[in-house]
Amino acid sequence: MSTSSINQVRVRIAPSPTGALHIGTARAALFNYLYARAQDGVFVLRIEDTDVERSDPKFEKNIIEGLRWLDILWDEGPIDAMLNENSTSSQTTNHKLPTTNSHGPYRQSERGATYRAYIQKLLDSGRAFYCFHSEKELLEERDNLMAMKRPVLHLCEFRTMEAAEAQIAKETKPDCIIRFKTPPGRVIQFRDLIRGDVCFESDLLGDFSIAKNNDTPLYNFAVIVDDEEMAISHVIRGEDHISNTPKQILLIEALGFKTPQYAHLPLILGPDRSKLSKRHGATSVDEYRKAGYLPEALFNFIALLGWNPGSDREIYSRDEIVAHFSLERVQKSGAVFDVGKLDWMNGEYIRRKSATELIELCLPFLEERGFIKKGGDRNYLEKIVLLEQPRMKKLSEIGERTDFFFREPKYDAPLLRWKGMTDNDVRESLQKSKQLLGALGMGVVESKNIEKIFFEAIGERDKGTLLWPLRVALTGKKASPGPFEIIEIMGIDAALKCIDRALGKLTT
RNA sequence: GGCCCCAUCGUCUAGCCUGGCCUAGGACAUCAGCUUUUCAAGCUGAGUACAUGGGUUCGAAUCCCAUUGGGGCCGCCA
Repeated sequence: MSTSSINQVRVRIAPSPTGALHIGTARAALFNYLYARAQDGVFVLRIEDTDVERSDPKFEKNIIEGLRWLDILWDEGPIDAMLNENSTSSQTTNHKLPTTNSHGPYRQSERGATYRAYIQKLLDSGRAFYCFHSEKELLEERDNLMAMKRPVLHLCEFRTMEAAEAQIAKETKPDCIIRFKTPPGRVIQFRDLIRGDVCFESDLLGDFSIAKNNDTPLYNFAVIVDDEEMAISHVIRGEDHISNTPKQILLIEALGFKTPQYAHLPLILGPDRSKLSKRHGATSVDEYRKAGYLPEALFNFIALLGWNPGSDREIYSRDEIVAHFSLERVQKSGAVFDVGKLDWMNGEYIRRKSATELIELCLPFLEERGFIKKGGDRNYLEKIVLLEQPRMKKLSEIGERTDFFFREPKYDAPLLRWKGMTDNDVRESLQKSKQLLGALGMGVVESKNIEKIFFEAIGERDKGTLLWPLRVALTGKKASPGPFEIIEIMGIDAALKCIDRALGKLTT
Protein backbone atom coordinates (compact mmCIF):
# COMPACT_ATOMS: atom_id res chain seq x y z
CA MET A 1 0.00 0.00 0.00
CA SER A 2 1.27 3.39 -0.89
CA THR A 3 1.45 5.95 1.86
CA SER A 4 1.18 8.78 -0.60
CA SER A 5 -1.95 10.84 -0.32
CA ILE A 6 -2.06 11.42 -4.03
CA ASN A 7 -2.63 8.35 -6.07
CA GLN A 8 -3.35 9.35 -9.55
CA VAL A 9 -2.45 6.83 -12.08
CA ARG A 10 -2.16 7.97 -15.60
CA VAL A 11 -2.85 6.16 -18.75
CA ARG A 12 -1.42 7.62 -21.85
CA ILE A 13 -3.52 6.82 -24.81
CA ALA A 14 -2.00 7.98 -28.00
CA PRO A 15 -4.43 7.67 -30.86
CA SER A 16 -2.67 5.58 -33.40
CA PRO A 17 -2.31 6.97 -36.90
CA THR A 18 -4.41 4.08 -38.09
CA GLY A 19 -7.15 5.09 -35.69
CA ALA A 20 -7.39 1.78 -33.88
CA LEU A 21 -7.08 0.95 -30.20
CA HIS A 22 -4.11 -1.37 -30.13
CA ILE A 23 -4.18 -4.42 -27.87
CA GLY A 24 -0.97 -3.25 -26.20
CA THR A 25 -2.44 0.14 -25.50
CA ALA A 26 -5.57 -1.42 -24.09
CA ARG A 27 -3.45 -3.64 -21.86
CA ALA A 28 -1.53 -0.62 -20.55
CA ALA A 29 -4.84 1.09 -19.89
CA LEU A 30 -6.09 -2.01 -18.12
CA PHE A 31 -3.10 -2.18 -15.79
CA ASN A 32 -3.41 1.49 -14.97
CA TYR A 33 -7.05 0.90 -14.25
CA LEU A 34 -6.33 -2.14 -12.09
CA TYR A 35 -3.61 -0.41 -10.14
CA ALA A 36 -5.74 2.65 -9.55
CA ARG A 37 -8.57 0.45 -8.28
CA ALA A 38 -6.27 -1.66 -6.13
CA GLN A 39 -4.72 1.45 -4.56
CA ASP A 40 -8.02 3.27 -4.29
CA GLY A 41 -6.53 5.89 -6.55
CA VAL A 42 -7.75 7.98 -9.42
CA PHE A 43 -7.41 6.72 -12.94
CA VAL A 44 -6.79 9.50 -15.40
CA LEU A 45 -7.31 9.09 -19.12
CA ARG A 46 -5.38 11.44 -21.30
CA ILE A 47 -5.50 11.66 -25.06
CA GLU A 48 -1.99 12.18 -26.34
CA ASP A 49 -2.63 13.76 -29.66
CA THR A 50 -0.11 16.56 -29.97
CA ASP A 51 0.84 15.22 -33.34
CA VAL A 52 -1.63 16.32 -36.02
CA GLU A 53 -1.56 12.85 -37.52
CA ARG A 54 -3.12 11.53 -34.35
CA SER A 55 -5.59 14.25 -33.49
CA ASP A 56 -8.55 13.09 -35.56
CA PRO A 57 -11.70 12.95 -33.38
CA LYS A 58 -12.52 9.61 -34.97
CA PHE A 59 -9.41 8.10 -33.44
CA GLU A 60 -10.38 9.29 -30.02
CA LYS A 61 -13.85 7.83 -30.52
CA ASN A 62 -12.32 4.43 -31.20
CA ILE A 63 -10.30 4.64 -28.03
CA ILE A 64 -13.25 5.66 -25.91
CA GLU A 65 -15.52 3.01 -27.36
CA GLY A 66 -12.90 0.33 -27.08
CA LEU A 67 -12.19 1.04 -23.44
CA ARG A 68 -15.86 1.25 -22.59
CA TRP A 69 -16.53 -2.00 -24.36
CA LEU A 70 -13.86 -3.63 -22.25
CA ASP A 71 -15.33 -2.00 -19.18
CA ILE A 72 -12.12 -0.15 -18.43
CA LEU A 73 -13.49 3.04 -16.97
CA TRP A 74 -11.66 6.16 -15.97
CA ASP A 75 -12.29 8.61 -13.18
CA GLU A 76 -10.89 11.63 -14.90
CA GLY A 77 -10.68 12.27 -18.59
CA PRO A 78 -12.29 13.85 -21.62
CA ILE A 79 -15.77 13.89 -20.16
CA ASP A 80 -17.46 15.67 -23.01
CA ALA A 81 -16.41 12.99 -25.42
CA MET A 82 -18.25 10.39 -23.39
CA LEU A 83 -21.36 12.49 -23.03
CA ASN A 84 -21.62 13.52 -26.65
CA GLU A 85 -21.10 10.10 -27.98
CA ASN A 86 -24.41 8.42 -28.68
CA SER A 87 -23.86 5.13 -27.03
CA THR A 88 -23.21 2.60 -29.74
CA SER A 89 -21.58 0.36 -27.21
CA SER A 90 -23.13 -3.08 -27.10
CA GLN A 91 -22.31 -3.32 -23.42
CA THR A 92 -25.14 -3.32 -20.97
CA THR A 93 -23.06 -2.67 -17.87
CA ASN A 94 -23.84 0.57 -16.14
CA HIS A 95 -20.96 2.83 -16.94
CA LYS A 96 -20.42 5.42 -14.31
CA LEU A 97 -19.24 8.63 -15.79
CA PRO A 98 -16.20 10.43 -14.49
CA THR A 99 -17.18 12.50 -11.50
CA THR A 100 -14.23 14.85 -11.39
CA ASN A 101 -12.83 16.89 -14.17
CA SER A 102 -10.47 19.07 -12.23
CA HIS A 103 -7.29 18.73 -14.24
CA GLY A 104 -8.58 19.14 -17.76
CA PRO A 105 -8.46 19.57 -20.60
CA TYR A 106 -7.35 16.00 -21.15
CA ARG A 107 -6.50 16.26 -24.81
CA GLN A 108 -3.00 17.41 -25.47
CA SER A 109 -4.27 19.15 -28.56
CA GLU A 110 -6.20 21.49 -26.25
CA ARG A 111 -3.35 22.25 -23.87
CA GLY A 112 -1.23 24.45 -26.09
CA ALA A 113 -1.10 27.43 -23.76
CA THR A 114 0.26 25.34 -20.91
CA TYR A 115 3.01 23.84 -22.99
CA ARG A 116 3.93 27.20 -24.44
CA ALA A 117 4.48 28.65 -20.98
CA TYR A 118 6.79 25.84 -19.91
CA ILE A 119 8.72 25.83 -23.15
CA GLN A 120 9.33 29.52 -22.64
CA LYS A 121 10.41 28.90 -19.07
CA LEU A 122 13.04 26.43 -20.18
CA LEU A 123 14.20 28.77 -22.93
CA ASP A 124 14.42 31.70 -20.51
CA SER A 125 16.35 29.75 -17.92
CA GLY A 126 18.83 28.63 -20.57
CA ARG A 127 17.94 24.95 -20.13
CA ALA A 128 16.67 24.73 -23.68
CA PHE A 129 17.81 26.25 -26.95
CA TYR A 130 16.97 26.62 -30.61
CA CYS A 131 18.63 24.15 -32.93
CA PHE A 132 19.17 25.30 -36.49
CA HIS A 133 20.30 22.06 -38.00
CA SER A 134 18.30 20.81 -40.92
CA GLU A 135 16.67 17.39 -40.84
CA LYS A 136 19.02 16.32 -43.58
CA GLU A 137 22.10 17.25 -41.56
CA LEU A 138 20.75 15.36 -38.55
CA LEU A 139 20.04 12.30 -40.62
CA GLU A 140 23.55 12.30 -42.05
CA GLU A 141 25.03 12.71 -38.62
CA ARG A 142 23.07 9.73 -37.39
CA ASP A 143 24.15 7.54 -40.27
CA ASN A 144 27.77 8.51 -39.77
CA LEU A 145 27.68 7.74 -36.08
CA MET A 146 26.04 4.41 -36.78
CA ALA A 147 28.68 3.59 -39.38
CA MET A 148 31.44 4.54 -36.98
CA LYS A 149 29.81 2.29 -34.37
CA ARG A 150 29.45 5.24 -32.06
CA PRO A 151 26.43 5.92 -29.86
CA VAL A 152 23.78 7.74 -31.87
CA LEU A 153 23.18 11.10 -30.22
CA HIS A 154 23.15 14.76 -31.19
CA LEU A 155 25.37 17.08 -29.21
CA CYS A 156 24.29 20.35 -30.68
CA GLU A 157 26.71 23.22 -31.18
CA PHE A 158 23.82 25.67 -30.96
CA ARG A 159 23.43 24.88 -27.26
CA THR A 160 25.82 27.69 -26.39
CA MET A 161 24.33 30.28 -28.71
CA GLU A 162 23.31 33.51 -27.00
CA ALA A 163 19.59 34.15 -26.81
CA ALA A 164 19.83 37.40 -28.71
CA GLU A 165 21.84 35.78 -31.44
CA ALA A 166 19.33 32.95 -31.65
CA GLN A 167 16.49 35.44 -32.10
CA ILE A 168 18.28 36.89 -35.10
CA ALA A 169 18.99 33.47 -36.53
CA LYS A 170 15.30 32.64 -36.18
CA GLU A 171 14.46 35.39 -38.63
CA THR A 172 16.19 33.56 -41.43
CA LYS A 173 15.49 30.02 -40.24
CA PRO A 174 12.03 30.01 -38.69
CA ASP A 175 11.62 26.24 -38.82
CA CYS A 176 14.18 25.53 -36.12
CA ILE A 177 13.32 23.17 -33.28
CA ILE A 178 13.85 23.39 -29.55
CA ARG A 179 16.22 21.05 -27.75
CA PHE A 180 17.03 20.39 -24.14
CA LYS A 181 20.53 21.31 -22.98
CA THR A 182 21.36 17.92 -21.51
CA PRO A 183 23.73 18.23 -18.56
CA PRO A 184 26.95 16.26 -19.05
CA GLY A 185 28.31 13.59 -16.76
CA ARG A 186 25.06 12.80 -15.00
CA VAL A 187 23.85 9.40 -13.97
CA ILE A 188 20.07 9.31 -13.99
CA GLN A 189 18.68 6.63 -11.76
CA PHE A 190 15.08 5.73 -11.12
CA ARG A 191 13.24 2.99 -9.34
CA ASP A 192 10.90 1.01 -11.49
CA LEU A 193 8.10 -0.60 -9.50
CA ILE A 194 8.41 -3.74 -11.60
CA ARG A 195 12.12 -3.91 -12.41
CA GLY A 196 13.88 -2.20 -9.55
CA ASP A 197 16.63 0.35 -10.07
CA VAL A 198 17.51 1.36 -13.59
CA CYS A 199 20.19 3.87 -14.55
CA PHE A 200 21.27 5.76 -17.62
CA GLU A 201 24.14 8.14 -18.36
CA SER A 202 23.21 11.59 -19.54
CA ASP A 203 26.21 11.61 -21.85
CA LEU A 204 24.52 9.00 -23.99
CA LEU A 205 21.32 10.98 -24.34
CA GLY A 206 22.49 13.95 -26.37
CA ASP A 207 20.58 17.21 -26.64
CA PHE A 208 17.23 15.69 -27.33
CA SER A 209 14.36 17.55 -28.94
CA ILE A 210 11.51 18.79 -26.80
CA ALA A 211 9.40 20.94 -29.09
CA LYS A 212 8.85 21.63 -32.77
CA ASN A 213 8.38 25.30 -31.98
CA ASN A 214 7.26 27.55 -29.13
CA ASP A 215 3.71 26.20 -29.30
CA THR A 216 4.17 22.59 -30.23
CA PRO A 217 5.69 20.28 -27.67
CA LEU A 218 7.05 16.86 -28.51
CA TYR A 219 6.09 13.72 -26.63
CA ASN A 220 8.74 13.67 -23.90
CA PHE A 221 8.07 17.24 -22.98
CA ALA A 222 4.30 17.16 -23.21
CA VAL A 223 3.88 14.16 -20.93
CA ILE A 224 5.96 15.52 -18.05
CA VAL A 225 4.06 18.79 -18.17
CA ASP A 226 0.77 16.92 -18.14
CA ASP A 227 1.87 14.61 -15.35
CA GLU A 228 2.75 17.57 -13.17
CA GLU A 229 -0.33 19.59 -14.01
CA MET A 230 -2.62 16.61 -13.53
CA ALA A 231 -0.89 15.56 -10.29
CA ILE A 232 -0.04 12.14 -11.64
CA SER A 233 1.71 9.97 -9.06
CA HIS A 234 2.20 6.77 -11.06
CA VAL A 235 3.18 6.29 -14.65
CA ILE A 236 2.44 2.76 -15.81
CA ARG A 237 3.32 2.16 -19.42
CA GLY A 238 4.95 -0.28 -21.80
CA GLU A 239 8.57 -1.30 -21.57
CA ASP A 240 9.23 0.44 -24.86
CA HIS A 241 9.17 3.68 -22.88
CA ILE A 242 11.94 2.74 -20.53
CA SER A 243 14.54 4.62 -22.54
CA ASN A 244 12.39 7.75 -22.59
CA THR A 245 12.34 7.84 -18.83
CA PRO A 246 15.78 9.44 -18.23
CA LYS A 247 14.93 12.22 -20.67
CA GLN A 248 11.68 12.85 -18.89
CA ILE A 249 13.37 12.84 -15.50
CA LEU A 250 15.89 15.43 -16.68
CA LEU A 251 13.06 17.65 -17.87
CA ILE A 252 11.17 17.14 -14.62
CA GLU A 253 14.23 18.26 -12.69
CA ALA A 254 14.83 21.27 -14.90
CA LEU A 255 11.29 22.44 -14.33
CA GLY A 256 11.31 21.62 -10.62
CA PHE A 257 8.48 19.12 -10.94
CA LYS A 258 7.78 16.13 -8.77
CA THR A 259 9.01 12.81 -10.16
CA PRO A 260 6.28 10.20 -10.41
CA GLN A 261 6.67 6.51 -9.69
CA TYR A 262 7.38 4.49 -12.77
CA ALA A 263 6.33 1.00 -13.70
CA HIS A 264 7.21 -0.48 -17.08
CA LEU A 265 5.02 -3.30 -18.25
CA PRO A 266 6.36 -6.20 -20.28
CA LEU A 267 5.58 -5.99 -23.97
CA ILE A 268 2.91 -8.01 -25.71
CA LEU A 269 4.61 -10.00 -28.42
CA GLY A 270 3.61 -11.66 -31.66
CA PRO A 271 4.32 -15.33 -32.33
CA ASP A 272 7.85 -14.43 -33.45
CA ARG A 273 8.48 -12.77 -30.08
CA SER A 274 8.79 -9.27 -31.47
CA LYS A 275 6.52 -6.45 -30.34
CA LEU A 276 2.94 -7.17 -31.43
CA SER A 277 2.19 -5.24 -34.58
CA LYS A 278 -0.03 -5.19 -37.64
CA ARG A 279 2.02 -7.76 -39.48
CA HIS A 280 1.10 -10.29 -36.80
CA GLY A 281 -2.58 -10.00 -37.73
CA ALA A 282 -5.40 -8.55 -35.68
CA THR A 283 -4.00 -6.05 -33.20
CA SER A 284 -6.89 -3.77 -32.37
CA VAL A 285 -9.61 -4.22 -29.79
CA ASP A 286 -12.18 -3.44 -32.41
CA GLU A 287 -11.06 -6.32 -34.61
CA TYR A 288 -11.54 -8.73 -31.73
CA ARG A 289 -14.96 -7.32 -30.97
CA LYS A 290 -16.01 -7.77 -34.58
CA ALA A 291 -14.60 -11.29 -34.63
CA GLY A 292 -17.01 -12.24 -31.85
CA TYR A 293 -14.90 -12.16 -28.74
CA LEU A 294 -16.60 -11.19 -25.52
CA PRO A 295 -15.25 -8.18 -23.66
CA GLU A 296 -15.04 -10.14 -20.41
CA ALA A 297 -12.93 -12.79 -22.11
CA LEU A 298 -10.56 -10.28 -23.64
CA PHE A 299 -10.34 -8.44 -20.33
CA ASN A 300 -9.54 -11.64 -18.49
CA PHE A 301 -7.06 -12.78 -21.10
CA ILE A 302 -5.17 -9.50 -21.36
CA ALA A 303 -5.02 -9.14 -17.59
CA LEU A 304 -3.37 -12.54 -17.39
CA LEU A 305 -0.79 -11.57 -19.97
CA GLY A 306 2.13 -10.54 -17.80
CA TRP A 307 0.34 -10.92 -14.53
CA ASN A 308 -1.39 -13.56 -12.52
CA PRO A 309 -2.66 -13.82 -9.00
CA GLY A 310 -0.60 -16.94 -8.24
CA SER A 311 -3.32 -19.53 -8.22
CA ASP A 312 -4.15 -22.28 -10.68
CA ARG A 313 -7.32 -20.66 -11.89
CA GLU A 314 -7.61 -19.10 -15.31
CA ILE A 315 -11.07 -17.57 -15.36
CA TYR A 316 -11.57 -14.51 -13.22
CA SER A 317 -14.31 -11.93 -13.18
CA ARG A 318 -13.38 -8.31 -13.50
CA ASP A 319 -14.00 -7.77 -9.81
CA GLU A 320 -11.79 -10.68 -8.85
CA ILE A 321 -8.97 -9.35 -10.96
CA VAL A 322 -9.34 -5.94 -9.42
CA ALA A 323 -9.35 -7.45 -5.95
CA HIS A 324 -6.21 -9.50 -6.50
CA PHE A 325 -4.16 -7.11 -8.59
CA SER A 326 -0.73 -5.95 -7.52
CA LEU A 327 2.18 -4.57 -9.49
CA GLU A 328 4.59 -6.81 -7.58
CA ARG A 329 3.17 -9.79 -9.37
CA VAL A 330 3.65 -8.33 -12.82
CA GLN A 331 6.01 -10.32 -15.00
CA LYS A 332 9.25 -8.79 -16.27
CA SER A 333 9.52 -10.59 -19.59
CA GLY A 334 7.36 -10.11 -22.65
CA ALA A 335 4.34 -12.29 -23.30
CA VAL A 336 3.26 -13.78 -26.61
CA PHE A 337 -0.35 -13.08 -27.49
CA ASP A 338 -1.65 -16.60 -28.05
CA VAL A 339 -4.92 -16.36 -29.96
CA GLY A 340 -5.52 -20.08 -29.43
CA LYS A 341 -5.74 -19.61 -25.71
CA LEU A 342 -7.94 -16.56 -26.15
CA ASP A 343 -10.27 -18.72 -28.25
CA TRP A 344 -10.49 -21.28 -25.50
CA MET A 345 -11.16 -18.63 -22.89
CA ASN A 346 -13.78 -16.99 -25.07
CA GLY A 347 -15.51 -20.36 -25.41
CA GLU A 348 -15.53 -20.68 -21.65
CA TYR A 349 -17.24 -17.31 -21.35
CA ILE A 350 -19.74 -18.17 -24.06
CA ARG A 351 -20.66 -21.34 -22.18
CA ARG A 352 -21.32 -19.30 -19.05
CA LYS A 353 -23.81 -17.03 -20.76
CA SER A 354 -27.53 -17.35 -20.18
CA ALA A 355 -29.75 -18.04 -23.18
CA THR A 356 -31.08 -14.50 -23.21
CA GLU A 357 -27.65 -12.93 -23.09
CA LEU A 358 -26.30 -15.22 -25.76
CA ILE A 359 -29.10 -14.48 -28.22
CA GLU A 360 -28.53 -10.77 -27.85
CA LEU A 361 -24.84 -11.28 -28.48
CA CYS A 362 -25.40 -13.50 -31.50
CA LEU A 363 -28.10 -11.38 -33.09
CA PRO A 364 -25.77 -8.96 -34.87
CA PHE A 365 -23.84 -11.84 -36.39
CA LEU A 366 -27.01 -13.51 -37.63
CA GLU A 367 -28.35 -10.23 -39.01
CA GLU A 368 -25.07 -9.57 -40.71
CA ARG A 369 -25.57 -12.72 -42.74
CA GLY A 370 -29.13 -11.83 -43.57
CA PHE A 371 -30.41 -14.93 -41.77
CA ILE A 372 -32.81 -12.99 -39.65
CA LYS A 373 -34.48 -9.66 -39.64
CA LYS A 374 -34.57 -7.45 -36.60
CA GLY A 375 -37.11 -8.71 -34.09
CA GLY A 376 -37.33 -12.24 -35.43
CA ASP A 377 -38.74 -15.19 -33.51
CA ARG A 378 -36.77 -15.16 -30.26
CA ASN A 379 -38.02 -18.52 -29.15
CA TYR A 380 -36.73 -20.19 -32.28
CA LEU A 381 -33.43 -18.34 -32.10
CA GLU A 382 -32.94 -19.26 -28.50
CA LYS A 383 -33.12 -22.96 -29.31
CA ILE A 384 -30.66 -22.61 -32.13
CA VAL A 385 -28.20 -20.54 -30.14
CA LEU A 386 -28.40 -22.87 -27.17
CA LEU A 387 -27.69 -25.80 -29.43
CA GLU A 388 -24.40 -24.27 -30.53
CA GLN A 389 -23.39 -22.85 -27.18
CA PRO A 390 -21.11 -25.73 -26.16
CA ARG A 391 -19.38 -25.65 -29.54
CA MET A 392 -18.77 -21.98 -30.15
CA LYS A 393 -15.46 -20.31 -29.57
CA LYS A 394 -16.40 -17.04 -31.20
CA LEU A 395 -19.79 -15.42 -31.65
CA SER A 396 -19.03 -14.89 -35.31
CA GLU A 397 -19.19 -18.66 -35.82
CA ILE A 398 -22.91 -18.74 -35.16
CA GLY A 399 -23.89 -17.95 -38.74
CA GLU A 400 -21.68 -20.55 -40.30
CA ARG A 401 -22.67 -23.17 -37.79
CA THR A 402 -26.42 -22.72 -38.00
CA ASP A 403 -26.96 -21.66 -41.60
CA PHE A 404 -28.96 -24.82 -42.35
CA PHE A 405 -31.76 -23.55 -40.14
CA PHE A 406 -32.16 -20.56 -42.42
CA ARG A 407 -31.45 -21.82 -45.91
CA GLU A 408 -31.08 -25.01 -47.89
CA PRO A 409 -27.82 -26.72 -47.08
CA LYS A 410 -25.32 -26.97 -49.93
CA TYR A 411 -23.41 -30.22 -50.14
CA ASP A 412 -22.50 -32.96 -52.56
CA ALA A 413 -24.18 -36.35 -52.53
CA PRO A 414 -21.07 -38.36 -51.51
CA LEU A 415 -21.05 -36.62 -48.14
CA LEU A 416 -24.24 -38.54 -47.35
CA ARG A 417 -22.35 -41.83 -47.29
CA TRP A 418 -21.30 -43.24 -43.97
CA LYS A 419 -18.20 -45.44 -44.14
CA GLY A 420 -18.61 -47.95 -46.99
CA MET A 421 -22.18 -47.06 -47.98
CA THR A 422 -23.27 -46.92 -51.60
CA ASP A 423 -25.87 -44.52 -52.95
CA ASN A 424 -28.37 -47.33 -52.71
CA ASP A 425 -27.58 -47.81 -49.03
CA VAL A 426 -27.99 -44.09 -48.50
CA ARG A 427 -31.32 -44.12 -50.24
CA GLU A 428 -32.53 -46.96 -48.08
CA SER A 429 -31.28 -45.25 -44.98
CA LEU A 430 -32.96 -41.96 -45.81
CA GLN A 431 -36.20 -43.67 -46.70
CA LYS A 432 -36.13 -45.44 -43.37
CA SER A 433 -35.63 -42.10 -41.61
CA LYS A 434 -38.41 -40.59 -43.63
CA GLN A 435 -40.73 -43.37 -42.66
CA LEU A 436 -39.87 -43.14 -38.97
CA LEU A 437 -40.29 -39.39 -38.94
CA GLY A 438 -43.48 -39.49 -40.93
CA ALA A 439 -45.01 -41.73 -38.28
CA LEU A 440 -44.40 -39.01 -35.70
CA GLY A 441 -46.87 -36.58 -37.21
CA MET A 442 -46.21 -33.02 -38.26
CA GLY A 443 -45.86 -30.92 -35.14
CA VAL A 444 -42.99 -30.25 -32.82
CA VAL A 445 -41.60 -33.42 -31.32
CA GLU A 446 -39.10 -33.55 -28.51
CA SER A 447 -35.71 -34.85 -29.46
CA LYS A 448 -35.71 -37.62 -26.91
CA ASN A 449 -38.93 -39.00 -28.36
CA ILE A 450 -37.48 -38.99 -31.86
CA GLU A 451 -34.38 -40.67 -30.54
CA LYS A 452 -36.47 -43.34 -28.85
CA ILE A 453 -38.32 -44.17 -32.04
CA PHE A 454 -35.12 -44.39 -34.03
CA PHE A 455 -33.21 -46.48 -31.54
CA GLU A 456 -36.10 -48.87 -31.14
CA ALA A 457 -36.15 -49.27 -34.88
CA ILE A 458 -32.47 -50.05 -35.36
CA GLY A 459 -31.22 -51.28 -32.00
CA GLU A 460 -27.73 -50.48 -30.81
CA ARG A 461 -25.97 -51.48 -34.01
CA ASP A 462 -25.39 -49.48 -37.15
CA LYS A 463 -26.46 -46.17 -35.75
CA GLY A 464 -24.10 -44.44 -38.13
CA THR A 465 -25.73 -46.01 -41.16
CA LEU A 466 -29.02 -44.40 -40.29
CA LEU A 467 -27.93 -41.25 -38.48
CA TRP A 468 -25.05 -39.97 -40.57
CA PRO A 469 -27.02 -39.67 -43.84
CA LEU A 470 -29.92 -38.12 -41.94
CA ARG A 471 -27.70 -35.58 -40.22
CA VAL A 472 -25.98 -34.63 -43.45
CA ALA A 473 -29.34 -34.31 -45.20
CA LEU A 474 -30.38 -31.85 -42.52
CA THR A 475 -27.18 -29.85 -42.23
CA GLY A 476 -24.99 -30.50 -45.24
CA LYS A 477 -22.06 -30.56 -42.84
CA LYS A 478 -19.37 -32.97 -41.78
CA ALA A 479 -19.75 -31.72 -38.23
CA SER A 480 -22.83 -30.48 -36.45
CA PRO A 481 -25.08 -31.18 -33.48
CA GLY A 482 -27.10 -34.37 -33.52
CA PRO A 483 -30.08 -34.88 -35.90
CA PHE A 484 -32.70 -35.32 -33.19
CA GLU A 485 -32.07 -31.97 -31.57
CA ILE A 486 -32.03 -30.34 -34.96
CA ILE A 487 -35.35 -31.93 -35.94
CA GLU A 488 -36.92 -30.86 -32.69
CA ILE A 489 -36.09 -27.28 -33.60
CA MET A 490 -36.82 -27.22 -37.32
CA GLY A 491 -39.87 -29.47 -37.09
CA ILE A 492 -40.74 -32.76 -38.72
CA ASP A 493 -42.05 -31.29 -41.95
CA ALA A 494 -38.88 -29.26 -42.57
CA ALA A 495 -36.81 -32.34 -41.84
CA LEU A 496 -38.79 -34.37 -44.33
CA LYS A 497 -38.16 -31.76 -46.98
CA CYS A 498 -34.45 -32.02 -46.29
CA ILE A 499 -34.60 -35.75 -46.73
CA ASP A 500 -36.43 -35.42 -50.01
CA ARG A 501 -33.81 -32.99 -51.27
CA ALA A 502 -31.10 -35.43 -50.27
CA LEU A 503 -32.86 -38.25 -52.10
CA GLY A 504 -33.03 -36.00 -55.13
CA LYS A 505 -29.26 -35.61 -55.08
CA LEU A 506 -28.68 -39.34 -55.38
CA THR A 507 -28.06 -40.83 -58.76
CA THR A 508 -30.87 -43.10 -59.88
C1' G B 1 26.67 -0.46 -33.58
C1' G B 2 25.54 2.06 -28.56
C1' C B 3 22.49 1.91 -24.32
C1' C B 4 18.70 -0.55 -21.59
C1' C B 5 15.53 -4.68 -20.30
C1' C B 6 14.65 -9.85 -20.04
C1' A B 7 15.53 -15.50 -19.65
C1' U B 8 10.97 -22.21 -16.19
C1' C B 9 7.24 -26.99 -21.11
C1' G B 10 5.69 -24.87 -28.27
C1' U B 11 2.60 -20.70 -25.59
C1' C B 12 0.64 -18.16 -20.83
C1' U B 13 2.51 -19.08 -16.17
C1' A B 14 3.26 -21.17 -10.42
C1' G B 15 7.66 -21.70 -7.65
C1' C B 16 12.51 -17.27 -7.14
C1' C B 17 12.42 -11.90 -3.00
C1' U B 18 12.47 -15.06 2.51
C1' G B 19 17.68 -21.47 -0.85
C1' G B 20 15.84 -27.82 1.17
C1' C B 21 8.52 -29.69 1.03
C1' C B 22 10.56 -29.25 -6.89
C1' U B 23 11.97 -36.81 -8.96
C1' A B 24 9.40 -28.45 -11.04
C1' G B 25 2.65 -27.55 -10.35
C1' G B 26 -1.51 -25.56 -13.44
C1' A B 27 -3.68 -23.81 -18.11
C1' C B 28 -3.79 -23.49 -23.67
C1' A B 29 -2.12 -26.34 -27.72
C1' U B 30 -0.66 -31.49 -29.29
C1' C B 31 -1.31 -36.83 -29.00
C1' A B 32 -3.90 -41.23 -27.03
C1' G B 33 -8.15 -43.43 -24.54
C1' C B 34 -13.33 -43.24 -22.66
C1' U B 35 -18.13 -41.39 -24.42
C1' U B 36 -20.14 -40.96 -29.30
C1' U B 37 -23.66 -41.23 -36.07
C1' U B 38 -20.22 -36.55 -36.80
C1' C B 39 -18.26 -32.26 -34.36
C1' A B 40 -17.97 -30.00 -29.77
C1' A B 41 -18.37 -30.40 -24.51
C1' G B 42 -16.97 -33.69 -20.52
C1' C B 43 -13.71 -37.33 -18.18
C1' U B 44 -8.84 -40.08 -18.02
C1' G B 45 -3.90 -40.31 -19.44
C1' A B 46 0.90 -39.13 -22.18
C1' G B 47 4.99 -36.29 -23.96
C1' U B 48 7.40 -31.58 -23.38
C1' A B 49 10.83 -26.74 -19.52
C1' C B 50 14.51 -24.55 -14.88
C1' A B 51 19.54 -21.30 -21.74
C1' U B 52 25.04 -22.46 -20.75
C1' G B 53 29.37 -22.19 -17.69
C1' G B 54 31.43 -20.89 -13.22
C1' G B 55 30.97 -19.67 -8.14
C1' U B 56 28.52 -19.29 -2.84
C1' U B 57 26.40 -23.36 0.16
C1' C B 58 25.81 -29.45 3.52
C1' G B 59 22.13 -28.25 -0.32
C1' A B 60 20.39 -23.72 -5.99
C1' A B 61 15.08 -23.31 -10.67
C1' U B 62 15.73 -20.12 -6.39
C1' C B 63 21.67 -15.98 -4.33
C1' C B 64 26.32 -13.88 -7.20
C1' C B 65 29.31 -13.46 -11.75
C1' A B 66 30.26 -14.40 -16.79
C1' U B 67 28.69 -16.12 -21.46
C1' U B 68 24.91 -17.01 -24.86
C1' G B 69 20.23 -15.99 -26.60
C1' G B 70 15.89 -12.86 -27.23
C1' G B 71 13.58 -8.14 -27.10
C1' G B 72 13.17 -2.73 -26.76
C1' C B 73 14.92 2.15 -27.75
C1' C B 74 18.27 5.18 -30.43
C1' G B 75 12.31 10.67 -34.94
C1' C B 76 11.22 17.79 -35.95
C1' C B 77 5.93 9.94 -33.78
C1' A B 78 3.82 8.73 -29.39
